[in-house]
Amino acid sequence: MEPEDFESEDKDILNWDINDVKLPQDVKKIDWFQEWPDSYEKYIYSSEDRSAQRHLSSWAMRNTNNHNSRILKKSCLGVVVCSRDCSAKEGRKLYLRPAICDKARQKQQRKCCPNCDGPLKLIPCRGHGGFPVTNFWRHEGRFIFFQSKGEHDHPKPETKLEAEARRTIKKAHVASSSISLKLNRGPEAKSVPGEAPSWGNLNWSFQESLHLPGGDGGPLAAGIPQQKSPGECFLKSYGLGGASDLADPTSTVGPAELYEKCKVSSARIYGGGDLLQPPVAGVLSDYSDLQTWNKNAALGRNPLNDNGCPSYAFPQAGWPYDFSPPPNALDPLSQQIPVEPPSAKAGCLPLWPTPGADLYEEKVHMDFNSYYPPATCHSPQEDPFLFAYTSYPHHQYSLPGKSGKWNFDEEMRYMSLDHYNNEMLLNLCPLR
DNA sequence: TCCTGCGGGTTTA
DNA sequence: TAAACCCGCAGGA
Repeated sequence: MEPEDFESEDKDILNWDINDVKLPQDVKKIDWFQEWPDSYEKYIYSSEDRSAQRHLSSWAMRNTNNHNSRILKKSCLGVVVCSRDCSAKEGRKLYLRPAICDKARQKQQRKCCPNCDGPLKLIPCRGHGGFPVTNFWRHEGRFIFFQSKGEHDHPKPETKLEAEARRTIKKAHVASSSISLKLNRGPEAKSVPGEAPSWGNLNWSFQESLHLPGGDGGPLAAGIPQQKSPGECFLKSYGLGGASDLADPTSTVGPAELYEKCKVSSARIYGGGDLLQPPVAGVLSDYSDLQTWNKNAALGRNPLNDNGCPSYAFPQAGWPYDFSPPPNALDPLSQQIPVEPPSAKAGCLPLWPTPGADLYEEKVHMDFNSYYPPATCHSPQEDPFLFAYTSYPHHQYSLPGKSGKWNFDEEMRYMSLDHYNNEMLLNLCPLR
C-alpha cells in the first residue's frame, strides 16, 4: 500500500462521525477502553471489549433518548458535592457519584454530607454548550464506535465501583451492627432504651480481622501468595479480613454479601482468575477491565500521588473520610455505637454507616501508620493487595480544572501507548 | 433497590 | 427539525 493511500485511509478512519451513514470498517488500531473520556473524543473499541459493550463510563452518564435505536446516547449527570464545600483533612473534597435513576438521585440529594452533615447538591454538567456532555455509542460490525461531545466542567465523581462498594459497605455495616446488637442482647440482656453497645463486644472485630502487610504474621508477612484479589483489597481497605476470614463461616468479618460483591469485582478485574499477560494488540475483549484497572492502579487516578505508588481507583474522589483517629481512638474498646448517629439530622439521611465511622477511621488510620509503601512500588500483578493499602492516602485533591488539567488518560493517548503501557507505567511508578 | 436500555411523548430553539 | 428532557416499562444484578 502506498503511503499516500494509507494516509488518506487513516484520515477516513479518523474523520468519522457517529452519525455517519457508514462508519469505517477497515480499522487498524482499536483503542483501549477509556474510563474517563473527556472533551471531543472519538474511540473505536473492539466489539469484544466488555466495558465498551456495557457502554461504561466512570462519569455518571444517564441514558438519553435520541430516538435512534442504532446510536445510544448518554448524557452526563455531573457530580454531587457538599453544598458547604467542606473539606476533610488534607483538603479532600467530596465528589459523590450522582445516582443514575431519577428517583434514586432525588433521594440521594436528600441525604447529607458524610463529612460535615451539610446538604448535598448536584453540580450539573454543562460542558457541552451549556448542556451536559454527551456520549454516543454505536455498534457497527466488529467495532464499537464511541464519541463524546463536550468537556466536563466539573470534578470527577467517584467511580461506579466505588459507589457500589460504598453502598455495599454501608449495607454490610448496618447488617453487622444489627446482628451484633441482637447477639449482645442475649436472653438475659435487658433492653435499655438508648443503650449503646461497646465496640469491644462487637463480633465484627476490625482489629482481629486485619492482617497488616509485613506485620505480625499477616498473610503477606507469612509468605502467603501475595496475589490478592482486588476484592480482598476492598475488604482489607475497610479493615475486613482476608480470604481465610471470608471462607470461614464462623468468621467475624461480615456479611457474605460483601465478599460476593468483592469476588465479582475481583473476577471482573482479573478476568476470573490469575492475572493475565497484557493482551496483544487488537485483542482487547476480556482484558479491557484488567487494562482499565491496571491503568487506574498505576495512575491511581491521582497522578500527583505524593509517594508515587499506584492505588486502586477505590479511594480517591468522593472518599469523604478522615482517617485520623477520633479523640478517644486510643481506647477502641471503650467506643460506643451512637444510638443516634451523629450525622443523622432531621431531613438528612446519612450516606455512610455513621455508627462505624469512627471505627473505620481508627483502624484504617492505624493501618497506614503501621505500613507505608516502600519506595519501590510493586505492580498490581506482584501485589495488588498493597494497592489497597497504599491507596488511602491518595486523594483527588484538585479539581480537574480545564486550564490546569493533568489528565493522564489523555497523556497516555498522546503518548500512543499500546498494550505495554501497563508495564511502562509501573516502571514509571518509582519516579513519581 | 438501583442500573441500564428502550421508546413514547413534550418542549424549545 | 433536532436536541434536550421527562416519564414509564422491562430485564437484570
